[in-house]
Parts: sequence; C-alpha cells; structure tokens
Amino acid sequence: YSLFHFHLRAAGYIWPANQSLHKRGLLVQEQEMGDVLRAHDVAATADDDEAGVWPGELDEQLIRELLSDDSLLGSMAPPDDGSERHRSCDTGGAPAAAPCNSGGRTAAEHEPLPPVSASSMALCSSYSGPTIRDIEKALWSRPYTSSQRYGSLYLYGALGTAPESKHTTKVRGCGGGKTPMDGYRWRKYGQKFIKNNPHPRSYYKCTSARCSAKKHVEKSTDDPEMLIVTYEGSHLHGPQTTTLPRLQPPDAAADLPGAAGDAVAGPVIGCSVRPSYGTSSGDDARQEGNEPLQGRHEGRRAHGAVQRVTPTDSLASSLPHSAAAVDATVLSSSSLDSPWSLEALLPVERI
DNA sequence: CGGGTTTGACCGGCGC
DNA sequence: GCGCCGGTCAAACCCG
Repeated sequence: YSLFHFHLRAAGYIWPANQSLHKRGLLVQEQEMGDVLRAHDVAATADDDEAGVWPGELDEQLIRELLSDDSLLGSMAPPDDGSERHRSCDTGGAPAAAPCNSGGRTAAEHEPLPPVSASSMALCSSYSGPTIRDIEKALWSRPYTSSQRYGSLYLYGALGTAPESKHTTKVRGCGGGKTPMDGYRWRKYGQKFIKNNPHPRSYYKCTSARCSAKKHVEKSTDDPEMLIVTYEGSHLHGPQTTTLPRLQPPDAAADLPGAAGDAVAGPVIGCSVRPSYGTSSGDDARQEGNEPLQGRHEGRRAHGAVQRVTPTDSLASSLPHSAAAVDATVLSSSSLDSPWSLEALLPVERI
C-alpha cells in the first residue's frame, strides 16, 4: 500500500473514489500514509466529480504500470511456479516457515535478489509478505469493475450499502482452524451444530456499538482447513484496529516483548496468532480438548472438542468481492514491515 | 471489574 | 398444529 500510495501521490493522482460514490455525494479523502481511507459525506459538486473520479482507463493503465514496475517490488516476486498459493496458512507445513504470514517460502525463493532501489530497500527491507504478483493476481483474480476495485470496505461501510447484504466466502484457515484477521473486532454470541456438518457454526457480531455487521464461521465438511464464512450486514465504521495484536509468526510473537498485545496504528492483516480477551482474539489454546456440553444448542450431537474460530476473520466484512477485500485490507495496511498473507487475506472461493 | 466466551433456553420460519 | 432447524438471547463463567 505504501508503495502504491507513494506512486499515486507522486504521479499526482488522487486516491480513487469511484464514480458511484460521487454520485452519492461521497468523497474520499486521503490521509497521511498509514491512515485508512475515510469516506466523508460531503455535498456533491461538479468539482468533486472532476477531482475525484477515477476514470476507468486511467485506472487500468496506472495499475498496470505500477504492477509492471519490477523495480519496485518485482524483485521480491518469487518464481511464478504456480505453487505460491495455498502455502501461507497451511498447517503442519514448512516447520521453519512463519505459518501465517511469510508464506512458507522455499529456499529457492530466498536466493539472492537482484539489486533494488534504495527506497524500495528501505521500505521493504524486512518484507516477506505477498509479492507484487500476489497483489496482481488478487486484483485480477475475479471479474469486477474498476469502480469496485478501489471500493474499500470503509466506503461500503460508510455507505451502509454493500452490494449484497449477505455473502459467503470460503477461506483457508490459518492453522488449527484459525481464521485470518480482517481488522474488525467480533464478539461471539453463539455456537451451534448445523445439520450435515460435524463442525459447529460460530456466530459473531461486530463489537462496535450500533453496528449490525454479523458473521458466522464454520468449517467446511469437505476440507476442515477451509472455513466457510458468511457475512451479513455492513459495518458502519472503520476497522477496529487499536487493540489488534501485531501480526507476527507465533514464535516471533511469543518472543517479541509485547508483540502480540501491542496496539498498532493501522489495521493488521493475517492470521491471529495469540488469543487475548480485550482484543480481537484468535484461537484460544485453553479450550483445546474441551468437550462441548451437548445441549439443544448443539443439536444434541455428540461431537469433538470445542473449536473456537478466530473472531477476526479474513475478509472485509460487508464486502462481497474478494478484490474489494484486498483493497480494504491491503490498502489500509500501514506497515510494510508487517508482512501479510494474501493466502489468509483472500477468499479461496466465493460461494 | 470490564470485556470476552460458553451454552441452555428461547424464538421464528418452514415443511409436512 | 407440530416438529425440525437455524439464529439469537442472556446468565453464568472466564480471564487479564
């Protein structure tokens, strides 16, 4: 995001606000790097339209230019061996790899890289997250309009008019059924076994007052690693990031003092690695092995241990499009030294 | 003590 | 009307 933003600013572009937003009298104002986009309800004027509209052709061209600029991030791109997907959050893989953010890169991917610019190095010296290819693939992974491409969840949230009020995505869990964070805080309010699924479905509400966003998460019957996340409603606020744990590999998070619990300025993305009350909690190891009480809530089905699904999920709630989710999270990510996982970020499958 | 989860109870929609 | 099922409520509980 920082690189994108930097170049957009350098090129004199105004951060895109899609036309529909302007038609609705909304104008996107950019803030300092690292801030999230905010949608402000302002009176629509002709000037607004002229200044803020992001022409589709320009949109396409600019992004292609940026994505094709290998001097920026291209050097970090791993060989496109077609296997870079489905690695980031796999469990039980690559013991030395950070399970949820570094993508479990192979040794080959860490071979000496061609020289890069000083600015790129400065920005990305510790970068081990998704490559420009990842972003490119993510952005083009499924059809959507250019206006949707830059529509952030923030904007949808501000509008309160997500194109779909309810949508389901399928994401890969981050080890042990963990789900990646999405920048929002969720409170679990129920769990229930659903017919024809041995795994319980967990119900979450957004913790923000007056926000009606909800989601429920359940493991796929086919692949327990896959989580079926259904979002309902729209957020009426921005990402709730102030108490989110900084994204770190579990080991690193455990080793770094305060790493998991420290507040961060911007949204973090990826898998939650530490459970914590008072934050957007992740899997809670203390529940491991507990047997759920078999009440009516669980459909009187005797089944295995309670599995708590990370309340912070992989996708931008109220966003029906994976690409929009990428926008919402990647573009609002303020620190490149916190590598994220597109694997964790993207829905693998839209249902 | 605040904020989170757990879980039995409750409710409404739907099919028969 | 009845039963099943999914979704929600709320008291109890947990934890930092």
